[in-house]
Amino acid sequence: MDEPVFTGRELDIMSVLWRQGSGSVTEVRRALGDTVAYTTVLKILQILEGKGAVRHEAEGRAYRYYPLVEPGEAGGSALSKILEKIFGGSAELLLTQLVSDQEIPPEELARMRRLLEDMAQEEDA
Amino acid sequence: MDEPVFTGRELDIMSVLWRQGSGSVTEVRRALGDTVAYTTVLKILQILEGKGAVRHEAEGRAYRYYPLVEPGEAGGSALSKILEKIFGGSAELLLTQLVSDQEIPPEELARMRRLLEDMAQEEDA
DNA sequence: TACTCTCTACGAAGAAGTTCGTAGAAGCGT
DNA sequence: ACGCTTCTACGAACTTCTTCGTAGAGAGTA
Repeated sequence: MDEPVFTGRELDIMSVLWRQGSGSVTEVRRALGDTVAYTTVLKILQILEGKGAVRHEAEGRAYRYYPLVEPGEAGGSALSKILEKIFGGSAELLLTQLVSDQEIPPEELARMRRLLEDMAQEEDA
Repeated sequence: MDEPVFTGRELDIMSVLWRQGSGSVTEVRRALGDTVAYTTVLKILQILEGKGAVRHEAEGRAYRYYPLVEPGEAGGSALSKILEKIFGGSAELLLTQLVSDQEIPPEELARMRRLLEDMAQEEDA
């Protein structure tokens, strides 16, 4: 899959698979709070399989679905769209929005800082 | 508008208005590369107006549209959706993806680092 | 006035995404 | 074998988004 692009529901379901590592239809459905019909979840999983975003293995009589696309791949295209369309290409503005909106724990903030430092390190290496 | 959420086309058009500050139908259409019909652009602008995302003023016989929603507002909801659904709530992972995908100029990187430093400063103030 | 141009308004067709009912296969217990 | 339950497959209704054609208002020109 070149540039994975997911619709709303597809993303809901990929999200579950990323969190849980894998899931049967019933498991995915439960993770969504049993708000959608069983067959709806199945259908979307089949669509995702058609897109090459997941695969399945038989488990007893049922199927277990596994993500084939990494969060990073999906995140990359989603982020770059937002970056372009909303923040006019400025990663700085995007980051500003991120840290001002979210309550980020100090530890994580520290790691993020280190990440950027390492980044700059490589630059002038 | 509480949580602005835009469809694909709506976002395209908001993006133009954010970049240009305002736009007539013709201007917006041109910015999109004249790929969609005039009336389509108009229609979406009317939909956006219905949502309270833009307003218009008469300019001669035509209308000039102005964004009412800030990029930050739209960016906030878009980002938090991605953050949750794709990166499992980890701003660190999101940032990792951002900086590894995009080619960020050293200067901007420096400013981003400073941003996080200031952030940490406030923490233990 | 009549013709043309440029604009908005509106409606409806078309496309894409979502939802679920129904059917049928397969296993299990009696 | 029969009925009950659990599963996938499929089709079709429904909703949402997108697209554009057509109509009509208003300004300018001859």
